[in-house]
Amino acid sequence: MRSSDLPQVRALGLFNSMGEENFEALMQAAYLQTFPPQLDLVHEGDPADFLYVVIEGCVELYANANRREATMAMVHPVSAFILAAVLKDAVYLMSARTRARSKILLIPSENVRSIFELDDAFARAMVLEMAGSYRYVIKEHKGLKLRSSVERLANTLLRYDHEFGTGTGAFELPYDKRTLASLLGMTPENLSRAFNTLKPYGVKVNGTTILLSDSKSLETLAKPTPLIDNPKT
Amino acid sequence: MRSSDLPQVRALGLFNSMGEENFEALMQAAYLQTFPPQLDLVHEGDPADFLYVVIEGCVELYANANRREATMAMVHPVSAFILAAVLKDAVYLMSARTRARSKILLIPSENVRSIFELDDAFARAMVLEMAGSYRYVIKEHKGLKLRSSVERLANTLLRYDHEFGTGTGAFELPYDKRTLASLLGMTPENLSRAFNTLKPYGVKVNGTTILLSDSKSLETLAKPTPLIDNPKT
DNA sequence: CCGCGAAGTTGACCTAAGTCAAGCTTGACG
DNA sequence: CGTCAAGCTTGACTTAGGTCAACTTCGCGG
Repeated sequence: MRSSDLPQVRALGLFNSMGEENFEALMQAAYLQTFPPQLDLVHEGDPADFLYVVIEGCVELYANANRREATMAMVHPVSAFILAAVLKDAVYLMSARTRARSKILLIPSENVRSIFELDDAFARAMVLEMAGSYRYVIKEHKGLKLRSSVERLANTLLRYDHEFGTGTGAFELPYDKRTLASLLGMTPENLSRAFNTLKPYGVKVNGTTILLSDSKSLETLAKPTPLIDNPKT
Repeated sequence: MRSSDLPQVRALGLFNSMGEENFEALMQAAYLQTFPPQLDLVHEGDPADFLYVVIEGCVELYANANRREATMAMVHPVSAFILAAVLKDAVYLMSARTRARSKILLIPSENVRSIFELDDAFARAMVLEMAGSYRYVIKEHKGLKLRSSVERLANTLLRYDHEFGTGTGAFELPYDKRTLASLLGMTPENLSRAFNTLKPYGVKVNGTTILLSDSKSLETLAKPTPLIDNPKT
């Protein structure tokens, strides 16, 4: 792999505490590849052959059943995905596809597992990474069970304003609306209507540009709580 | 704690590989208590002071928001819960209450974290435990996003037949119906109706006793998949 | 500058599931 | 034994959200 990408990977929580020689061994075994958009990387049910790290671009995790499809999460640089399947030497529970031209690091599962056995710091970093992922899904699950689709949208907009914008109320949606709809567990049509219901709360939509002109009132509707909406805790 | 309970705890995946002296240190710091049913053990938002291990009885994990409540999971002996919060030294994302008279082991978070730093085998066991919990929630989330309530019930019945029964089609529901309803993400009324829609598929309900007289036809409706329904993988 | 196709929107309609209220069943207790 | 309360079921109704089809918008290639 290109040496200019190494520091970014090394800086990841997962890799920044492990021994230098083990890190190098992992990287030796790894492949760095650039993929076009909309390319399927893994399919749910397949054995977990690689651990993936998104270096550039964007990856969608999704799942199918009953001829339906649901977006489960979007993965942004720089972070790893499907760690659990690799560790348990199990099949992937989710499929993954690129959503933009993406530079991706593939580390063979066997190497990940053998370094995991070898390097104690790496093993501990894994625990914290897994704990973070676990809490992320718990929060998603709570949102889906406890909130209406309008509430989910309202809270997501408030969060995106800080995550992808400047916190001032003006930002760009990071995904197209059908993806956002699936991520929020609703149809594109219903997302459209949900945006309309939020108009009286100061939500202005122009294509992919969002303007929250009255965050206060949007918050009274959304009732955000760190126990669902705070991505850090 | 009583020495007769020690072997069960030691036998847990989380604890069976760690060093003897570290295990003893953990147990020294721990409290073993018996709680009556319906007692709140932890409340979401509280700092994670203890790691809990259910030795006997049953514990419900649940969450509140918007004046709604949702059952997130049921914890049976012998297993630990809310590991992630303890490791990250964060607040609990879920509340927990006993659902039966329960014997529970409480290990102070600080002790868990210090032994985690000290004992490499314990750290590795944590990773696998976290990976298992992560995959459990992912499966729950997929079920909720991709299936109707009748399908969720049908698949749950098929699973319970193996998990709590003998796989022959006759078994007892492990929880009362309102709890089951909340776990499945529906109202008690709707659960009642869902049982009725399953009648033509050979599902007989008598109080808490279930009889699946035509598993084949129930399966054609449920369309179970290991990627959602297999608790092991 | 035109035309095409994909994404998004809107409206009409339908269906799954929630709500509310009334009954039923069961089991604990006097 | 009777009765009281909790859990469950049923029915009537409402509502959130899905579905289907038509229409609009917008970006892009010819």
